[in-house]
Amino acid sequence: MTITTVRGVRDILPEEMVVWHALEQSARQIFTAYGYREIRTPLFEKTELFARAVGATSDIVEKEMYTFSDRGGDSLSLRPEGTASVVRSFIENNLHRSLPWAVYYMGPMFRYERPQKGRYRQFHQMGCELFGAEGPLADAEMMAMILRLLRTLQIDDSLTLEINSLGCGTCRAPYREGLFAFLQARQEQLCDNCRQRLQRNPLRILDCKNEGCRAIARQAPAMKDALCVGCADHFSGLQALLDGMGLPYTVNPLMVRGLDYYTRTAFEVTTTALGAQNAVAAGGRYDGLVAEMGGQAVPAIGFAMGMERLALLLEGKRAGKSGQVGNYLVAVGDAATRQALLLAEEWRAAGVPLQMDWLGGSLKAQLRRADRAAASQVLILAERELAERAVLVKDMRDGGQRLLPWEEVAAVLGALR
RNA sequence: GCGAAUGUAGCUCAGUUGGCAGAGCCCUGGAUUGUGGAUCCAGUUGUCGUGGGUUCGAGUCCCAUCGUUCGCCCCA
Repeated sequence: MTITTVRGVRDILPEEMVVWHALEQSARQIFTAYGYREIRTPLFEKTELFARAVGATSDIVEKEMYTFSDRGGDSLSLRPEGTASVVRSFIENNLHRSLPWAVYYMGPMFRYERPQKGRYRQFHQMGCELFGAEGPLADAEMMAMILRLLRTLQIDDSLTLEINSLGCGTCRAPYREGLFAFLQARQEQLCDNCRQRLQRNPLRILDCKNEGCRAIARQAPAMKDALCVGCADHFSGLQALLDGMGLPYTVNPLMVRGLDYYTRTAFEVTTTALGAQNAVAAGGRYDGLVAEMGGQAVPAIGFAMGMERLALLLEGKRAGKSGQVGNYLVAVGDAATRQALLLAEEWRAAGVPLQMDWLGGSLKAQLRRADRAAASQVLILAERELAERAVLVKDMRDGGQRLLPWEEVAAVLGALR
């Protein structure tokens, strides 16, 4: 029996990396341009970190984490998301003394979920976290940055930006109680799922997809009417800034995020092109989390994007040429092959990018491989060229060729670099 | 965790009421003994996902199991 991958994980083969590189390069460039610097945190942490940051009763922590004991007996977990680790790092390194602090990350995350298109057990996210900025300026600019990235990648059609305010510690608790009372009175009309949610997290009933629940949700008291003055100002301030920038968005009063730590602004970029896995980017403000985790009270905001989903959107757009080599060296015969290895090293040292044909064989076979590797020029070294201390340079586009003495190769082809 | 579809060559797929396992693409060689792509010719492609069962006989029918996909749930 051959060994295969674990369920829900997969290889990203070289052909697909073209898309991933485009994704990563655009993101790095744009995040950097906005003032974010990269951070890399460990792929696993103490389980308690995620339990406290993400929320012990959240689905992620309750049933989706890869948790194990190490040999010392500590309970560790593979990271299911990126924010918890960044917050831990912020506190651990006393970075409240260097505010504002803005970082981006990209890398694998792990959740034990039923795999589907655009949803894997090891998946990749990239995201940003900004610490120290309290006003709606940070929120608006972050959304603009996300939309700029999506526009740069040319996948901004079929996407919508939705925003909502979830309130803060002072106004959410009373709202939650009022909502609970309202929903409890209509328990009979809720779906099975929502009846269970009622006790654990009544807010989540607001974005249930069931028609009956949606009807009730529309009549339920709205968070926006329950916001305290500070939260209401923040939310209207954000909308004014978005309007001012001309960014298209819709307010979705029923949007609730799955993670417990969000306060005030929550936002989501969704697509209609990926079926059930419609969230492409999502984030929000988490003004209380740093203090909750034992740090100074520092406001913060962040988001994450699902890279597999972005890659799926990109694949549909691009032809996807796999990497191309510039120069391809072909040698025929033992003596020529030995000489070719020496010359190739010499020319590379002089700055000529050069791939050798690794398999050898007939000139015909090697040229065929050069063509498949998308080489633009082939350097041919066989008996005749060996005798003349030259290579035959063949242009693979127009088929033209010329003889080039060895000592001129670096000067002529190195100029490309 | 629940519901449904699906699994045949490296890839995309066909395979009739149960009767010799197929096509296209790809790959290799030749037509062209030092020249890729286009064309033509020839050739290699297989534990039919896996394990049981029914049958003279199973890719086809039945059961189980694993993977994938779609929906629910959840989320990026």
